[in-house]
Amino acid sequence: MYRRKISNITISTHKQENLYFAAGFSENGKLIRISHPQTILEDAISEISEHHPKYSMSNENNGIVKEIACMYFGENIDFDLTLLETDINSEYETSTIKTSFEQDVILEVAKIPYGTVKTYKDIAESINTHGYRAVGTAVGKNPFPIVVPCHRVIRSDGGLGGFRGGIDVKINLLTNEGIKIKSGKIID
DNA sequence: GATTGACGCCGAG
DNA sequence: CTCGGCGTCAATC
Repeated sequence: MYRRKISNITISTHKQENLYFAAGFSENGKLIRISHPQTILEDAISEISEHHPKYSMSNENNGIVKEIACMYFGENIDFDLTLLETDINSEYETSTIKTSFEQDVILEVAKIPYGTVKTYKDIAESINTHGYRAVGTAVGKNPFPIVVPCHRVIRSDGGLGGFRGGIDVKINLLTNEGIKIKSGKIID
């Protein structure tokens, strides 16, 4: 059904406070994937190269990666979302946004404001489905962690839910935004 | 088909 | 409080 498009990408990195961040950019300059913060540079790069084996390193987009790092540390940056490749019909591979359902979920999560949270159920209702679990699965495929704030999506019972980069990263992100957590639950 | 998810809800202990 | 069972739906085998 789908072919793996082998297009050249570039990877840019940034180090901040002993954490490495990496991001992949397609030939048209759009972001196609962001790594989670890693303590080892190679791990950050691998998160991108696993999905896009044909890559070369470049520093032309280091500034954008730096912005992402700042967002991780709690800065409320008005990131330019048009930089994200979210078009499922693009000639450039996005690798984990392949269906319109996944696209709907990612675009809905992208709207969650800084310092607030929504539940998987909220997201499901916004896109008119009862497939709560399917929403969770799609959120888990978010290729743009931090920028598309999947860390702001929690369970209806106040539980944190999961996070691909490790639950500790989700906790850090939320607390940096001023959200209070006590024994694994969000406090209203 | 059957299974598996970063889920949600309700009811029984 | 925890657990199990069922609802629900997209992706994957």
